[in-house]
Amino acid sequence: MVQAADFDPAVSLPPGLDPGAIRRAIDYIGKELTDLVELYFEQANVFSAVVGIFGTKALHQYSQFEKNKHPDIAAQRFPDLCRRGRVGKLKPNDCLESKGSKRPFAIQSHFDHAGWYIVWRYLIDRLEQIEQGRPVIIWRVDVVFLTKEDWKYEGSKAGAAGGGRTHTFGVKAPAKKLRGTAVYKRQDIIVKGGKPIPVNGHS
DNA sequence: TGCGTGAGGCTGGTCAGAGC
DNA sequence: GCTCTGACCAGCCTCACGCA
Repeated sequence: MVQAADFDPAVSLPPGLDPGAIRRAIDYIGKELTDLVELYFEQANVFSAVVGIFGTKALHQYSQFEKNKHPDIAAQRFPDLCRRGRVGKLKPNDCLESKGSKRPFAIQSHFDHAGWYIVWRYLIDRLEQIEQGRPVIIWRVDVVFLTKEDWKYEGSKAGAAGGGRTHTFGVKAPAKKLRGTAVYKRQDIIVKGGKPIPVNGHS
């Protein structure tokens, strides 16, 4: 259940996005992902992308932001959403990127574009101990405006000889940067051991 | 203990060039 | 012209280690 007391009215939001829209979006994401939670256990790494996608859908529905009109850009590049009615070249202030993450602080991306970012921090409560009928809990929502300078490049050593992931960008000192940006934070969830857990429970 | 950083892992989509 | 293939782009994750 999304509680009004869990919202922080002091957090700056982009014009066209209000706490009411975020509240409805959290509810929408929680409901829609209930049927998809099995996906998390099949392939956890794609589930965060799904959370971000449903965040985009919800904000398209409930806020003054709309999905990017270019399907390929909306699906893969920046931004997911732009302010309704904007045409031509988008300014950073008109861009909103929706991201889902299990991690309490980090934001990772493959680009370093300036704009608004909304991060849906979620946890999986398979036994539904936190909330009956809700295996996916959005426990915090960060809304932050990031500039190019906020990102740092994290290179890749992937190559013919083997190796890992493609290069990424990460937000510098994310915990510091995200201080005061949590427009929604459940009081019954705390971060312990680098993971979100119920106040009176254990993960 | 909390947090930052880096490395290695997964997935799917688009696009351009090569070959038929 | 069509199909196949590889490079590249884009979305994340976990884990280990170091530092405060």
